[in-house]
Amino acid sequence: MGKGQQTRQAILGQALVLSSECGLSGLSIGLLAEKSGMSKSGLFSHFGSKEELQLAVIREAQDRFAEVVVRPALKERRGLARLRAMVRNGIVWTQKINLPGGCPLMSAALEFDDQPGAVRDAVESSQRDWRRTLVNAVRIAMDVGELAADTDPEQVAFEIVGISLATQQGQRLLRDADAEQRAMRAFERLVRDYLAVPS
Amino acid sequence: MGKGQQTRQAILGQALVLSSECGLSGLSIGLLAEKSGMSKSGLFSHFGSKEELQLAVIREAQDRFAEVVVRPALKERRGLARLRAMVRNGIVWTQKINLPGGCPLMSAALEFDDQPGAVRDAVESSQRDWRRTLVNAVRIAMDVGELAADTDPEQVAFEIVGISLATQQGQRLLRDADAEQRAMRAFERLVRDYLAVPS
DNA sequence: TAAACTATAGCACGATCGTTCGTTTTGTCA
DNA sequence: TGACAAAACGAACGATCGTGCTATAGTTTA
Repeated sequence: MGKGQQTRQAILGQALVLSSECGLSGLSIGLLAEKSGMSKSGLFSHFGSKEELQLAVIREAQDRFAEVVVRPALKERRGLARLRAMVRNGIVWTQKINLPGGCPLMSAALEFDDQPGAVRDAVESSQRDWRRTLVNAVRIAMDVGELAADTDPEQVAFEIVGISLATQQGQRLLRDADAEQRAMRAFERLVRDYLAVPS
Repeated sequence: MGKGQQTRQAILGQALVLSSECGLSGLSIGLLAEKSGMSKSGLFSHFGSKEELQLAVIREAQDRFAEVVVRPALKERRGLARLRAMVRNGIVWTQKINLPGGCPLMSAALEFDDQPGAVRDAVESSQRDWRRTLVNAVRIAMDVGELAADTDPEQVAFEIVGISLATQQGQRLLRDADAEQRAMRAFERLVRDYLAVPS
């Protein structure tokens, strides 16, 4: 990795931290340059525009999400165990990689849903990816006979996303120490409803 | 209502629209003045600071929420019917009062969870109010014997908040026409789990 | 080591931000 | 109608925003 790529990665690390606290639109180039210990223009030349920077931040967040949430879960047994690992990883992943302000993609989803453009498109597709991943995991759990055959995978994914959002709000806004526990309880109740009846 | 209060209300109406689209921190005084058809300084003198404006917007949103979501639900029969009305009203209320960008309090909850200050405090307390209202409604449903006696009201409120958040994301970011339907299905599944067993 | 290239810094730009101040218009009431 | 208060305006402030341009320092390659 050349010098350019190296500092670019360092910048993106800082950018993730900052955007987790201030949001993707609150992320300013001046402040990011200061935190990164370089000049505004020096930093700017790595991206060419603020929009390009935001897109890079989204890609970086997606990459780390895949690395920290999805990949470890794939090591779990196919079925409910894997789905459960995804949910749990999805709830704690920002703590694990030290993002002090929670998941930037979650905030961005609310920030940009009314701002047409490339950033919105990227945020949308990242959310679709995540829901699709969840749907696949649910389908596998159906295939292995752990979830009922008439389970609606999209519905399950929808509710899991809801649990994650409520958890983030509980943890960060309400400082509720029980939020994570509530989340897992909600998840267990959810899958219990769709458990396959043993024949 | 004097002239001052009158224009102040008009400004707050516009501010609600704008902040539903751009967020509470993206709400700028210059743009708001333009949309309201008055000068920046004229508008500014109604509030004295941007923070004061943001607080006023939050109060206004809370008032309308109570008026459009909570109050109509109180006309429903005590119990599940009332709780269901709250959930449904909470999902459609921004359409009903023509907020094109969804619920400003929901976005603000994600925006300000890491920004200490009066605004954060107000957002937090508005969320606590809403959860408390839900908890009360659940307790009533327990009292009238429609929900089981060992129901955890806070858990139910937590999950309802999750459903609402997932619905907003589905509707606005993913443009999913089925989001509202999914929400009600999730809610019905939720209460079915806690149904009191008829003795 | 010299040349070629890349990365960073410095400076300035126009725009917009929140905010202040003094003035002018508007509304209210004796 | 005239006096007084309330409301709105216009201009300007310093700060910061994103974005260019040009020069210099640093790194890589011949």
